[in-house]
Amino acid sequence: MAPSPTGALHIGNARTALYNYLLARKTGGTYVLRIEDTARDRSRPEFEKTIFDGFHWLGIEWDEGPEIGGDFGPYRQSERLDLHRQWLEKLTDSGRVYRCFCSPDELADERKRAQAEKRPPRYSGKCRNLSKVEAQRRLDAGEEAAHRFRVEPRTVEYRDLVLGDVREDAGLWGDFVVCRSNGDPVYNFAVVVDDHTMEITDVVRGADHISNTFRQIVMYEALEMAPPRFGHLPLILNSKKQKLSKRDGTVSVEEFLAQGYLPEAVRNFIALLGWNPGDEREMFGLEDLVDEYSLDRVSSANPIYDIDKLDWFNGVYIRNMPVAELASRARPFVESAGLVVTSDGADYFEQAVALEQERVKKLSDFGDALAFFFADKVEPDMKFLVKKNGTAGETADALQRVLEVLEEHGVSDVEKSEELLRGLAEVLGWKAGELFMPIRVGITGSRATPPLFQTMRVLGKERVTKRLASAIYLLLNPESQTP
RNA sequence: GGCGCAUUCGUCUAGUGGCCAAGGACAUCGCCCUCUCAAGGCGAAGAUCGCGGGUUCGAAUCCCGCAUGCGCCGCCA
Repeated sequence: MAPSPTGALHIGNARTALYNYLLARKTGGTYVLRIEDTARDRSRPEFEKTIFDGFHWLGIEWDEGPEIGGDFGPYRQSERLDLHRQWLEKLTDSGRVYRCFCSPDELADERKRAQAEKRPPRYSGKCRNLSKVEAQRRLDAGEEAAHRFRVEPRTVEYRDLVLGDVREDAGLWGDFVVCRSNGDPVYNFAVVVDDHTMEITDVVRGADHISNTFRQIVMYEALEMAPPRFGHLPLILNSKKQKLSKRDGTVSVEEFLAQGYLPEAVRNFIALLGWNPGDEREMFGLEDLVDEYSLDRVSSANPIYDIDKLDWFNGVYIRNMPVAELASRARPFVESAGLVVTSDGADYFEQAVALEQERVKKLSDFGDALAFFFADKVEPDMKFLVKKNGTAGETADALQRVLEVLEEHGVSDVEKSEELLRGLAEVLGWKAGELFMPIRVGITGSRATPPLFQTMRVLGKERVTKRLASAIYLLLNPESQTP
């Protein structure tokens, strides 16, 4: 895997990394991470960290690479320049590479003109036939020159691990730059040298690299190297069928983490984006994926990224998680929502989490879901506090009787509470729900909550009775709420 | 403009010539359960398999053309 540290780790890179990882584990191979940082102007060390963190979060670990080393280092492309130059020399000696004195401006103009005239924008070959003597003379005169690879017309073909047999006509390319005039190798050339010298056997990357691959194959041959196997994964698209970008909502691993997605859910989701096991199973842990994964079951069409399915996966993983673990994972989200969880309130917190567990899709949902458990007081909406088709006065009377019952019997026995209050509803001649809703709204401020009596038990007698009392007061003095 | 790759329900997909008048999952809708919300159960709707030609007794599956989408065509990666 060879990411560029030029931005956040987005879902496409993550998927590529995961597929690489799975392939390596499945085949008993070595998973190598190399940082592709030859774009000096865009590469930033801080992005490296973001990317590493993202991989670690997803459980994607590498056998060789930055942070851990290995026998084929260094693992940053920018630290391998000597090697690149060494192999460049070989190309120069064999005449496959020549110096090109065309300035970037000149080339840009040429390209623009070609585009305008609807011609393929390719290098004219202006410097192609400059003699070595002439080239040296200009170099000595202080002119800058890039190295260009001399392309001979032919058909290049290879068997792609995902796409099958593919081919391209090299006669259409034009000579391409392998080394900038400042001496830095260009990515496409550096990759060839690095993959070879690092003994890479399998390269799996995004489909946007397909045309690079053809050029790389030609370079491998010119350098008398055996190319690795290549596989290209179709690009993930947004709902408008365009290449996914930052503006398409939650697309980076950082954001997934921040929004309360679980790494196991994200992993499961992206694993199934373009791959399937051949049967109808959908839930896959990392180990299962390693067992089942194969590149030839990767689809060759572009998948569209749809977050609904990820939400569903996330909910499933949340529901299946032991409460204690869920509570500790949810905690940072609850705290950042401004709720204070004291250490002696850990048990209370866990019980509250347990009640919301099957109602929550993301860890960040706990902020809202748990708010009423931690609020000093709740602010019921009069509209829902009053009994349906009833009056504030009669609701207040009813809640007063509820309060008396609970004062006497407490709230710790869920079944007992239910039995008593159902009895009360009957005495009042109300349907159970007609009584329960005002209670619910009164003690939680919400119409959607976990089952009422379990909620009361967790809240405890003190909170419940206090909130009921204020609800009654509110019913009798509706003007008191008007802010 | 050239070249490459792709095209099955809204989305992810199963499907490799007869088992497909196309199966599963998410989303949607309905019913059940039920003190609300979820979860769960059951069910519905949803794809003339991009279009047009061929090959074949038979095609979503093979071939050709077209259309559309995506990618690449940088001294970016």
